[in-house]
Amino acid sequence: MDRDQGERDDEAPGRPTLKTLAFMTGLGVTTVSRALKDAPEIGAETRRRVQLVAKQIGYRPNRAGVRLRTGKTNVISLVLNTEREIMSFVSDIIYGVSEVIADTPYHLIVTPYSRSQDPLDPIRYLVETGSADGVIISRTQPNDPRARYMLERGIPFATHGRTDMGLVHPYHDFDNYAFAAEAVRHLAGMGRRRLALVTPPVGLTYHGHTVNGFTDALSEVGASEVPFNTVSIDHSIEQIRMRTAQVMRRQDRPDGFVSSAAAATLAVVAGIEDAGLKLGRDVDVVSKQSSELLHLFRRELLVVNENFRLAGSELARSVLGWIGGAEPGSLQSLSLPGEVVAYHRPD
Amino acid sequence: MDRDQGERDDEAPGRPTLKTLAFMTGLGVTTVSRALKDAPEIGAETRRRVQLVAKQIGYRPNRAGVRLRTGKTNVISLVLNTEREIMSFVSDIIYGVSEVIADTPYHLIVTPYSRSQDPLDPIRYLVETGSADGVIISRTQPNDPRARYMLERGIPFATHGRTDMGLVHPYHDFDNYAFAAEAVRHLAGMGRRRLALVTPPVGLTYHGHTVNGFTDALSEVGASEVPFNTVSIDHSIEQIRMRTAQVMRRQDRPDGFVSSAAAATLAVVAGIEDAGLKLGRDVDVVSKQSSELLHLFRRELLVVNENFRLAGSELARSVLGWIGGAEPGSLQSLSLPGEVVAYHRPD
DNA sequence: GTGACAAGCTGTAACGTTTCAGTATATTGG
DNA sequence: CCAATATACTGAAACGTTACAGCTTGTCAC
Repeated sequence: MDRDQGERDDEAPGRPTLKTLAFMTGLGVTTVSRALKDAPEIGAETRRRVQLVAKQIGYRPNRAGVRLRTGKTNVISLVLNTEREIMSFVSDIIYGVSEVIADTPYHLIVTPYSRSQDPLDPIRYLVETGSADGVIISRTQPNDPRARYMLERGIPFATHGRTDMGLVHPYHDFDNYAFAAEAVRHLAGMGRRRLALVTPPVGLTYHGHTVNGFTDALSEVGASEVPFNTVSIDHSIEQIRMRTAQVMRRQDRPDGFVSSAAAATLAVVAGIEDAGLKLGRDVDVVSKQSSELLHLFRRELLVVNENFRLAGSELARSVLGWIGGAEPGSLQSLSLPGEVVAYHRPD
Repeated sequence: MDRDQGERDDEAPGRPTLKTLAFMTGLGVTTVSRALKDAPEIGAETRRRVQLVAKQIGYRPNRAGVRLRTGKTNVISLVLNTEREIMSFVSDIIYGVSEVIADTPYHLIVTPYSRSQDPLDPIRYLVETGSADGVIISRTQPNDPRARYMLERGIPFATHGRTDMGLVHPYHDFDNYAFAAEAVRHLAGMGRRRLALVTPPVGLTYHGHTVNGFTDALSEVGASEVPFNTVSIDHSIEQIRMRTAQVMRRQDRPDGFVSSAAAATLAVVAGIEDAGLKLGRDVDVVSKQSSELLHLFRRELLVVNENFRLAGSELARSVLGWIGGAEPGSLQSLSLPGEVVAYHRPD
């Protein structure tokens, strides 16, 4: 009827809003809002018209407006430990997540926490302030307080690594049991019989998986374990190196290593060489890596690749799926390790 | 959505708002709002009282409310190339930024763009949608359209690396001229006289700096350059490796390399060894690195450290400073390279 | 006693969005 | 012709915050 609000409408040079669209189309803001989301009670022609104009003038909904009204933030938070995260993990997982949310309205915020803090702190902050619609966490524990907390509050999340609490939630994990077992079998196949394991950080779920795969395969192939559990991949390069050198100077030294991370592997190799031994002759090492660098380091190294970018994508897909109403139980994935790969000289 | 409980006037079990505080203190929301920001027209006692209650019940301003009303997002965006960024750069710079914004209301969002896109795209998006109060960009060019664009729109930003457009803006940079020059001097001091440079990506500002430092020092010490400009650190490991092997098989091969990135250095060393030559005997390599790994790789490597975490902190400080009203010209910093460091065996 | 003024507080409006509760018109059935 | 119903649209209110323009008091000069 009286759409003639008249000339008093601001010739806003700023960003177009629903009001702008309403003015341009001669409709009410409500109609415009509904037309843009394909509501059925808007006429087909009107709908097309509004959407056309919106596209033409490059309308983008104001995030603050939506967020204030609906509580939806359109934000996914990636929670990271500032000291202990594997370097390539950070980079790759961010890109993996980015890939997936690229054509969605979602933004990715990085929420860091430091060694000194309770890992629950950043989660509490996110939940209490309602800063994200979904959360991705790493360094998952069998009984993870963060997962429990978010499950209680009903906030969608996905974990990198599994929990073991009898609770169901989305996750993505690399099959570290299979990795460790395969590594042992490979070493055994090369005649190695006394194996040491450079474990993941104690307390994380995949520590257990890795250890189990390792020991199960050991007994399967009839090899034995050389205890090496005073360090993990969380320890410093220097600590791992020293400990390796130490164990390699004993006469009951290992003739094979399985290492859960590339950086630790560098330290192990350095330690081996500190003890005057030679990789490939006195000892073999199978290592996980997330970028193709270990073969450049020492061509004798045996590697298994873990794709963190894929992990990021899967985790993002899971969280978005949960936000979108899918069953958490259907948003779990496990990535199987490839073969142990040895170096082939390009020629 | 479902309506919550009917009796929701001020007994709201949800997050406290200004209204909650107003009710609890018996004041108006305006007064509460002003009291929380230490406005002078609020009585000292009232101010203290309000702040006490706010702290007690854990009041946190609603970001969407603030953002809608004021346009302030309290967001810093870090814009990254998903394909070409150095891996440790991503991880370290994020942590550096995080450190600085940890006790501010700011959140960090990561805005990625891919190879195929115009680098200006993500910037345009951020500016047009008003998604951030400040932006950090890397891979800076002498004449950088992104910096120009943001300068025109008056949006605070900082660049990792300098521009050369006669325009003033905050930046943080590593002195790559000094690095390259020092590397050349060091190699010359070891008797190396035919040097090759593994350059930064052509087109980026620090490519020029590095090349200049390299050539200036060459003539200073009277050494000569072996052209190696068909690859840069942006090229794949395989490409750099092949090209290195190629050049090392010629009889006028270099006896020294200066490398601008650790990953490229791995490739160079592999190429050297492909050609049947030995690092430290036939050729020496000085490389930049951002994490302490190269010495583990080959102890003969000579390294100069670049601290990306520091860069992240500086960049964050700069952007926040500009947002806070400081002079852009006062927010520039240059990080000087340390000495070239050779490996010392721990014993 | 009056007017001026400051101190301290308050209500209203607005930011852009979605939801609720309509309204106006056309269509149908009887 | 009337009522019932469906279709297509609309204004007002609300989310939480801040800015603006007020409103009370009390004090002080004269």
